[in-house]
Amino acid sequence: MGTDGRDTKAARVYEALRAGILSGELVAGSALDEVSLADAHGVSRTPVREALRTLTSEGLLVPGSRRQLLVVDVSERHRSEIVAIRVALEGAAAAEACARATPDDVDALRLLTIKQRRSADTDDSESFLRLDEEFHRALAAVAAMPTLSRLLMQLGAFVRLTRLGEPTGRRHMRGLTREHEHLVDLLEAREAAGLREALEAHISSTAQRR
Amino acid sequence: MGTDGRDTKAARVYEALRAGILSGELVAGSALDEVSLADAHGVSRTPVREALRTLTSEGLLVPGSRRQLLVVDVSERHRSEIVAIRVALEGAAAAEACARATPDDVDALRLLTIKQRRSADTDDSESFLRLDEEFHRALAAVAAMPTLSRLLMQLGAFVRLTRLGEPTGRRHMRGLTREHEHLVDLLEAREAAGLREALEAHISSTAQRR
DNA sequence: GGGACCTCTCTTGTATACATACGCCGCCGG
DNA sequence: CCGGCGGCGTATGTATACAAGAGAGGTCCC
Repeated sequence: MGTDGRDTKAARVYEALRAGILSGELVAGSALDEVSLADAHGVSRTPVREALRTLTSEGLLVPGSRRQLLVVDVSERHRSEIVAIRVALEGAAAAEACARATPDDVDALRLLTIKQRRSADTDDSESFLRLDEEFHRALAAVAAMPTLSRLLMQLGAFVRLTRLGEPTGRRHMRGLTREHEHLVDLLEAREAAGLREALEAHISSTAQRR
Repeated sequence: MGTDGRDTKAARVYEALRAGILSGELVAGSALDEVSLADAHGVSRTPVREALRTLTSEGLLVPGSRRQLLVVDVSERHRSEIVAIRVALEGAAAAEACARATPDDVDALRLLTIKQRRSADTDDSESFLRLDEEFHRALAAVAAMPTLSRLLMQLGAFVRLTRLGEPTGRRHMRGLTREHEHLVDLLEAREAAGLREALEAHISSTAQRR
């Protein structure tokens, strides 16, 4: 999502701000203004403006009163909402994916679980998290529903936010990996109903284990 | 969605372009460039740029090769994808709405069906369509899931696109109204499963009846 | 004659200057 | 003492000028 794939100042500012928000470096609720950001990043207001607009359309910034842009604050209620949306969207994608999965798709997903297992074994929680997100993206991609994937991409930032306090122990990572492996098995067997169910349980439980 | 609620040139250009795309006036697949649009609307490139970025992030414009922005082309496959997403998202919202609906919510929805019936009776297909969209928005709003509503808003443009060739006869409009009334009944009775099912059938069938 | 390179142009990216609108603060009047 | 009103400051909205990159077409060399 965001600013296509082009390497531009607007894209860099966007990435920087996004990373700042997701890491919690930019505290929720604080206001951003164009000039200080432009100054801070050593660019003019124009690319900053663009980055701010993009982040706003993704919901990471929310227009406040007093004509300000505030860093979004995810409440507990918001968290469960994100989970519900993921369940709905990824569930729909999974059902379609069952009908369309090729052996190559299955292999690609298997490869990801293997990498995940390695990350879990080496206790590399950062790369594990990245692989986890990639797995879900890849699974949705199998459905070949570009608009749905686009929505999930947008949601990705929120998912990351909801996972900030999640445990990252080896045990936990291995558990998640096992669940992913199971999901791939179900996909390969084309058990649409079972896959959907397992996926929904997987996503929901992720939100619980904190 | 789009450009907040402010009255600005960027917002006007955005609305104009959006309307053009949704009405089919801007043919799918054609490329837009900033200068001609700026010239056509009598503004500078800056607001045009902003409008284009917003439309792109909503998916109404897609980046093509040769660094162009093309008006989105909704294929048949894309149509069914939109329906599937609506089913997933609105279904999830409906389930939650059942748990949260207040008498006021129900009344507001009833009022909309009444207005719809009038539009159907007077054969005013344009206001009927608007009310239909508003009904679905309102139903989702009952769930009080702002992010989900935001996604549905974004999807709204595509929904409109998929409905371009839909029949608008009095019979058809009355049928849809009846279905809406039934949905409200189920919501009031808090029959979550039934509501979800009926809603999914309603949305799916809408796409069929063309 | 064909292919590669070079240049030219057209478009988008960026900077900056100007306009405007909105909120805030202080003053005045009730 | 409170409430409204007006000026001021600061933010965003807009215009425009400049830069840079990518594609197209022509030309030159092999």
